[in-house]
Amino acid sequence: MQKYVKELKYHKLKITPQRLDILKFLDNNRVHPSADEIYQAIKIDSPALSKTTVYNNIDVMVKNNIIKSFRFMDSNELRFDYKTTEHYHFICRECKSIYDIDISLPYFEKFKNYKHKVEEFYGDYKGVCENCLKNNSKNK
Amino acid sequence: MQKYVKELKYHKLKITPQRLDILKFLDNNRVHPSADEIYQAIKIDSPALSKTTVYNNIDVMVKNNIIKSFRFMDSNELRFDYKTTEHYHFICRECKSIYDIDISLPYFEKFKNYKHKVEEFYGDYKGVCENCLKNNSKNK
DNA sequence: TGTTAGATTGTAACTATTACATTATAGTTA
DNA sequence: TAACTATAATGTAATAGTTACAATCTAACA
Ligand SMILES: [Mn+2]
Ligand SMILES: [Mn+2]
Ligand SMILES: [Zn+2]
Ligand SMILES: [Zn+2]
Repeated sequence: MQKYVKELKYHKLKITPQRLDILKFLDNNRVHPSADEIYQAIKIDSPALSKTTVYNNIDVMVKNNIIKSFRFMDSNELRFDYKTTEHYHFICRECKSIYDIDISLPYFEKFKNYKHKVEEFYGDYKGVCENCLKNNSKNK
Repeated sequence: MQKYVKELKYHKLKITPQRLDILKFLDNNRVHPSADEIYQAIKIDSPALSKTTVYNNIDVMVKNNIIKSFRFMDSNELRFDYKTTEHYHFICRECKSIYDIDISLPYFEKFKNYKHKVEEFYGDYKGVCENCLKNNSKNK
């Protein structure tokens, strides 16, 4: 818990139980949950929690680079990640699980002398995950 | 116009004025418009158009691979593209223009023997476009 | 030309998110 | 420790984009 307090203090953000709950939940549940999933999970032990608080804190933490937000190509809801270092995502079209892809790709090298100045890259992959491949022969 | 009729016929879709309008608009305006932008533009000459029709037809055309849909990481609205061949997008953080990036990248080769079966890739780039670089020295 | 499956329309509902006003509290100060 | 104040939490209402639905219409075909 001290880890989260330290992180918030570093960014000059007030330490509130709600913020600690959100950080703890994201850290312990690396499934890239949506705002509502975070809200529903925390509400079990802290029924007074407001969804607005979840949104507010998610915003401020994303702005401070404590957590990361992203969105899948075919989904309309934002998802959140405790991990802020460069990585990509793989979503399984069968079970909808989201996996981290830590392979680094040479995205920017290609654009050294490109007409536009490329600063950021966002990418994600889709397919069938190893579990679904194992359980369902039709995906082979 | 015959081009669009042919395309719709090939997919066994009825030829309606609304469908032809949407296809023609997307073909002649390669700016990756949103559903509402398509609607607003066509409504000028065809005021009876319903937004539901735009959504319905966009859906059916995406499903038939006549047009492509995508979404930018920080936007909540879908955008549409007449071009369905593999390509990526670059969005300018200054003027918000969206450019096609036709450079092919070796995304899938990396995953030949990967634990998950990778089938699709989606990616987009962000930065400052050549026009904004020219017009604004602070971006250099 | 009549028939009908599928398309169009307008309205209402829905989902994710944001705005806003009120109340509460974390962190600071006396 | 008590008081103060800037910031945070809460609940409600508003918004944006999209989808559901029922009534009406029309493209395609016999
Ligand atoms: Mn991740
Ligand atoms: Mn494009
Ligand atoms: Zn799976
Ligand atoms: Zn620009």
